[in-house]
Amino acid sequence: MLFKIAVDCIIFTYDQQAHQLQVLLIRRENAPAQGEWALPGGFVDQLEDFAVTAARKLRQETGVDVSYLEQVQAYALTDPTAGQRLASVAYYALLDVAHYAPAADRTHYAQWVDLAQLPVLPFDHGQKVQDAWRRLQEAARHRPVPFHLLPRKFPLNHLQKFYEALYQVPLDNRNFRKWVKGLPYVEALAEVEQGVSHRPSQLYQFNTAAYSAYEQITQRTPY
Amino acid sequence: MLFKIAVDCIIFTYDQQAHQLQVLLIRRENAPAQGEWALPGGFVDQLEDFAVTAARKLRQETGVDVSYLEQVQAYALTDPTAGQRLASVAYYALLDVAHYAPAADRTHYAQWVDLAQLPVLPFDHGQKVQDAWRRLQEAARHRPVPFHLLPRKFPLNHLQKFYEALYQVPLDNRNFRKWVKGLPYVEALAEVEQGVSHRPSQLYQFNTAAYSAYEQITQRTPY
DNA sequence: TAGGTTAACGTAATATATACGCTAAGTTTA
DNA sequence: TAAACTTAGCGTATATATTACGTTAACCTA
Repeated sequence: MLFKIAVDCIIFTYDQQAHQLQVLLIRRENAPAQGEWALPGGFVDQLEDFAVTAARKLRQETGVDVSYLEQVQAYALTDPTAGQRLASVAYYALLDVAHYAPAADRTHYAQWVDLAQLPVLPFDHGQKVQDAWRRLQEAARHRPVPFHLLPRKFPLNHLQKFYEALYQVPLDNRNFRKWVKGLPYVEALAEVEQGVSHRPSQLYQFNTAAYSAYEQITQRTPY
Repeated sequence: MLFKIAVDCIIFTYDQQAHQLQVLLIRRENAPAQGEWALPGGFVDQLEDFAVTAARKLRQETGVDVSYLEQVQAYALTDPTAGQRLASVAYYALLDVAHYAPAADRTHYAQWVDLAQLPVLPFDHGQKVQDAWRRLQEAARHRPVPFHLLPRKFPLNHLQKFYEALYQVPLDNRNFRKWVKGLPYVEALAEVEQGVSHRPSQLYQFNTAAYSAYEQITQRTPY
């Protein structure tokens, strides 16, 4: 039994204005579900790892390389409308919103949509977004996820807002600050925010080398 | 481009005598890699969810239902020897060793093998076992994994040995005991071990209802 | 200058994790 | 039958993380 295999991509970004995680949706040009908003992707048409296919599709769609790409899982389409056997592999990716925005004249075809206000998506795309989000939440406990979605230099407040959006919980700013200060890979800069209408905050940045060192000593016990 | 899709199954069990996690390997009957030890599985030949396919293959292989089945991930075979396009989806499962042991006359075809002493496996099966193990370790932090692999009634010592095998670290028996006592879903019984050549231990069992209640209040914060 | 807003520092209480001493209750062996 | 051995099981002290919340400082706007 033979299958066509599609890759579906959940591309996350973080909107600093709205303090919201967003997902890139495109309007489908072909049937089925023609004209509806759905996840970008396409059929696997090269002999290569699925991750490579996903990265290629994303580059074609956005024109830039995503900075983080992980598989969510594979899905069998149990109800294929055509006689065609279909399977799909979902990937989630991170893309700094500053690096890609749909062209103004293309907002009808590609758009960032708030995770909290997703429309109903065709096929199992809704499920895939939820699964990907869950995976992203887990990944962020072990990996430097936020730094892919924030500008290189950022105030602690922005980092906190990001976590609040990711986990959908309010965080205490004093405890959050304390926690971050304990992370050796987030380093303070001798710079402050510009052009804000309140006391400007000190800026911080991610230190890759310090992270690598830290990662190795983070071996959790079973309980 | 069309693909054949295989499911590969990593079936874990726990050997109480050896204090070792084990994986079920079968001897391949067909080429490629004919005669070598490899993961059980087979091609997807029905229009159904991959998990259903995996469960079915496992039932055929072992004659029993596994108690836990989760997808690891999908893999593209980047180097298919035949012109055939191949993809595979790996699943890991848990099976109490007491419920299934290869028949004595079939040990040449199916065998439990210690995780710590796996032979070199063909294709990417070695990688898949490692990935599955990692996933199992993660799952055990959030789900009642050990209780699928231990007898219904067990002494705390056996539970500790299981965790030591899963994470490959020694644990302090006093602290471990304290930790378990804090888990509302592991309940003490009014029974003790039989036939051991030392002081018999009190027996414990998993309480499903208590676990469900506990699970809901276990909402971890971001940090 | 007053009021609003966020930054930034701090303290106390609680919970969790880690290290390790010790006694108890069985079995085995001499 | 007593001594030696093995694992069960209890407890205490210390360090580390988490949580709650009070307070002042710095900058903006009106």
